[in-house]
Amino acid sequence: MTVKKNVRLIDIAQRLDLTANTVSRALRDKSDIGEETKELVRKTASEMGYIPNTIASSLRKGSSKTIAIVFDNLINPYFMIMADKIHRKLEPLNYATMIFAGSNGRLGSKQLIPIVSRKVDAIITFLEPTKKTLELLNKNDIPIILVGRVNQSLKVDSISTKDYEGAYQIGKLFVSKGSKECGYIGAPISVECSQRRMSGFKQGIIDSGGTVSDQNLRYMNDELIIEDVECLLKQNVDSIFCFNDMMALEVYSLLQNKGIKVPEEVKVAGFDNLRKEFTIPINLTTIDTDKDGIIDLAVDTLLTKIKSKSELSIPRYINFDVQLIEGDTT
Amino acid sequence: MTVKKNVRLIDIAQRLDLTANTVSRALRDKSDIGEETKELVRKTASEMGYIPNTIASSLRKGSSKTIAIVFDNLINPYFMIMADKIHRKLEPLNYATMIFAGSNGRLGSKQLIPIVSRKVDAIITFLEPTKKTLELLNKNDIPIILVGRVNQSLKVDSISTKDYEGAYQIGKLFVSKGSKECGYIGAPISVECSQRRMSGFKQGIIDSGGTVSDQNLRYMNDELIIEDVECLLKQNVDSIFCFNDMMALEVYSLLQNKGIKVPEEVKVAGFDNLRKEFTIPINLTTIDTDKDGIIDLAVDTLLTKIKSKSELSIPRYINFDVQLIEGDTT
DNA sequence: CCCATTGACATTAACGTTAATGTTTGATAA
DNA sequence: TTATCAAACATTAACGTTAATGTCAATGGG
Repeated sequence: MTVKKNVRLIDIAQRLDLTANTVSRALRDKSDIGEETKELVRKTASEMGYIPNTIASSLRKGSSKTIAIVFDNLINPYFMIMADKIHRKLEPLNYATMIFAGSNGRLGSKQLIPIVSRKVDAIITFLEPTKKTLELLNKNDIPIILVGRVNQSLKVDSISTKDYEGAYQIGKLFVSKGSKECGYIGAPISVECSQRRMSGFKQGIIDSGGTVSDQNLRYMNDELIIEDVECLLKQNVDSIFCFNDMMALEVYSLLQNKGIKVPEEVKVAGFDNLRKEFTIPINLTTIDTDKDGIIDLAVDTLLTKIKSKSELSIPRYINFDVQLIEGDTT
Repeated sequence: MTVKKNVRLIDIAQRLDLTANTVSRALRDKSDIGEETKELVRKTASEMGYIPNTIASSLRKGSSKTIAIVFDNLINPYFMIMADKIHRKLEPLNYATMIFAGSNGRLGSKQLIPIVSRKVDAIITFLEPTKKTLELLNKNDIPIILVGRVNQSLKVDSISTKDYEGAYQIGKLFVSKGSKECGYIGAPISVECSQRRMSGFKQGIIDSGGTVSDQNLRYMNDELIIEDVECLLKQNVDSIFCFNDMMALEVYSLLQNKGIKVPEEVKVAGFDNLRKEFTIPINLTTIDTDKDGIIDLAVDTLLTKIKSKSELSIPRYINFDVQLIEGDTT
């Protein structure tokens, strides 16, 4: 059994009667190393099974080639899809992806410590950062981008979708399909984009001549969606728009269990169009969001920021266009 | 604006007229530091906003407080659930979680490079490692554990479920519910646990007096599950057991679209009981696997291995008990 | 009263890599 | 010919932390 000792630059250097620095520069294809030397170094490194020590490199360079993703719950197809897209985009660029959890819907400064201490190059978050978090990140020169939760009061680059417009279309659709009384089940009241969807939905209904009473616009609490559904049914609601597809699926499932026919008796719609990336056994009416476009822009923005550090710019808030997808539930 | 400069141990030390080493030891509550000094250091560190540099610490200590998870596709509720459980367990222990992708169902030595070079403390993989991978990990003293894909020919600790027994129960159930001709849609032929499930399923049917012809035991290719379903239907199959719940959901969905009634005309069953952790709008008949138990054991095993490095032991292959969950699809 | 002990801190070096700077050799231009 | 320059490598130090070792004064025992 060979001795378990990692091959280092200096081991290659000694074998070739060079210095560690020369080997390092040769492997990184720097211009002041001779072509034959480079070739020889590459060959020897490969033979000796050299694997670079990213930790040492990170310490010296101050960049870890790592990106942090922060969400509140991994068990959520939306986050999963986004994480997958992020990972796929970063891997070929030799960036590793770390996952972190927020706490009660926020990225607080406390959860930030393990992230900052690991010197990640950037952060993609699906949770609103607190002010303290942003200060800390600014102090540590770590770029961040917020995806899906635009909040103009936060001084942070954000990318999301046209929540209002998408929800507006659902509202119009419900009415055009004959819905007399519409209902909405949203995310907790603190989630701004849920508010926007609610407003758009309401306006869409009104503009189409439909009705929706404010008591039928609900915020989910404690994940007890069944209570919301039953409450809406008591109000004789005949269409339910949900904050996202997963909630819509739950609602659909609950209605099925009650023997209520969808869409004949109650129409259901969601938001996100998970079906594009994910197996969903129901052809839900939903709003397609350009997830690829969002992630592409998010990652590209971060990469740009990583390169040109310290240049704090005015935060940009970008909203991607959405598209109505009519399924079998309306 | 304050100068953007991270606070280091030496900054705290200078402020208190101590050395960096003393500060380091004080913060880590070592015994050779006076109690008042410790208190003072902690207070000062907090005031100055000190955040430890894990990179530097990792380089010195040779351990990065990071675990790598490797799967082939993030967009899969099973992996997602497992990743979530792993993350939840590791976070309180100050371990970070990195995600990596394999390639065509394997963890090859090529995909290993970014993992090894980042000096992760251990690896949890859902993909079979190649021999070369195992050699490389052994050389680099990185413990690994394989979850869900036990393969006795691989010299690697593995944790999985009693595939044969679970599938056996499904076979028995199908026959007892009146199925005359059973079918199976498995994972690609290279996946050993799919083979085990097939065997158990077959035996369960036979032992119950049912029939299953070998042409109705299929391996999925290229994700074209619809072809498998249609092929089985042509053979007048009246029950379909799928490798996992997601495939079962797809099959269910396809049957629905064809107007075939489940379970009256065709019964469907899966494996994993995703419904325990994940919103699924269908109450699928499935096999519950003790995911919590599996992850608990996997992580605990790894943590033990991290502490007692270099002690290569005989690989252990553990299979957790399973439990039949009867849903509405049988 | 002297030596051994110990508590509390300091000093030094090392982890592996890389940026900044230095050195040597040979070729080129004046 | 000689100063100039560039190519190709070497030397040095630094990134921030921590293990190993060293120092020193106060304490206790005989």
